[in-house]
Amino acid sequence: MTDIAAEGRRQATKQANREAIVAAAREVFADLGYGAATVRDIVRRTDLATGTFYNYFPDKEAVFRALLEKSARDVREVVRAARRSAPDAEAFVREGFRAYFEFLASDRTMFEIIRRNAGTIRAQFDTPALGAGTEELEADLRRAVDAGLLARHDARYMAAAMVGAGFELAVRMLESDPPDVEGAVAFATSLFARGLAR
Amino acid sequence: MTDIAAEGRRQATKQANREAIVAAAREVFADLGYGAATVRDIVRRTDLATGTFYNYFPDKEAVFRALLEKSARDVREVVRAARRSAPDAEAFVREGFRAYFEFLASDRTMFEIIRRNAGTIRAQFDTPALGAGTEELEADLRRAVDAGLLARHDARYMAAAMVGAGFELAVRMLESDPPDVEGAVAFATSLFARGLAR
DNA sequence: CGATAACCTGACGCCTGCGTCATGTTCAGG
DNA sequence: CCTGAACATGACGCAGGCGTCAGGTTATCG
Repeated sequence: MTDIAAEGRRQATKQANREAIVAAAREVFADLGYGAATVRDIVRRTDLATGTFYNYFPDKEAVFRALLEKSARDVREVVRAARRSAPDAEAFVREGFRAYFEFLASDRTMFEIIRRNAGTIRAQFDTPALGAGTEELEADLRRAVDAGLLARHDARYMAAAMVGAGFELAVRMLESDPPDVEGAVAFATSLFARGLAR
Repeated sequence: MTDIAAEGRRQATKQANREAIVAAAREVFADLGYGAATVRDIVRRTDLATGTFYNYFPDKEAVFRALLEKSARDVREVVRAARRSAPDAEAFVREGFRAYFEFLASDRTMFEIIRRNAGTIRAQFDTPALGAGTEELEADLRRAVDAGLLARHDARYMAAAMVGAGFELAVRMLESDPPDVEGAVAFATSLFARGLAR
């Protein structure tokens, strides 16, 4: 066989190794932060040899990128889907936040990576990972304003506030066990719909 | 003279050296991030020798701490002062944000340091620098709730949302030149007072 | 089963950072 | 002007990271 299902064992090992490296990298970036992490730190949490790492990725930046791109795609997708089916402005906010909060609650390590490395990601990885679709949010908000669902605020500021508040709320939310997703969603929705006023 | 004003030249050099080190460290932490920065990177932006660094600080962590503590004190002071003289809830929000935004606009390097290293600061420096008085804000909010000025929301979430949104708004604000302090203040005030609703 | 290519391994050479310390320089005080 | 203490200097030894590559191992295929 020279066909596609062949090379079974080989293929399987390759995938397992790649996954082991990525998994180890996730932990390392979450624990030490991207800047302080080394390829050796990653390899050490694996039972592979140093050289093997370089068969899969050229350097730590590449693993980090792979990690970010995967997760960025996931969040954007899930959040956009939630927003798309919202009938009104309040549902738009509520379901968007719910999807986002649930995503973060379901992958704590990724949450830690973002929390720990948000600054670095912004500074050297234009790949929208944290800002994951801040532009999409902005575009959606602009549309909502044009449709008369929201007041005429600067969409840039609206998106910034939602992203910033959302992440910081997630930090608090995840301090409780189990994570207080509903409480956080309710608060965010109320804040953006009506403010904090009495 | 063995008195205090004596030792003039010595004292002056010491202070100048210390300041040169701190200034270089600010740039380095802003440019490279704390994790990736090295003592050598700092020394290189100085015309001092390696050894001299160690006459002033035991390691990079110590300079970073010094930096953070100084700025943390400054922001907290200025923001609290602004809030303290607020007659009502809206002024509380408005003047607090104004003070915060003006502080960040006046020290771009510090802003970059925070932006770049927020995750690291949280992870290894309990010294409240970024979260600079999130607790103070929380306490102030709780008081406002008890006084009937704000709706009965979780003060923890309110503080988180203000800090998170505030920082992210500052990022956008500083993208315009000159920084759009008034626009950002107006937006933040409106958001927290009345929400985004039409 | 044997040949071959794919892949893993870890030691290697190079480089850079770390914190120290012997030596040289400079200023305060007499 | 001289002395001594305070301080600056940069070379040093050690540690560890980087990416590579010669050699060993293993799955695939004829």
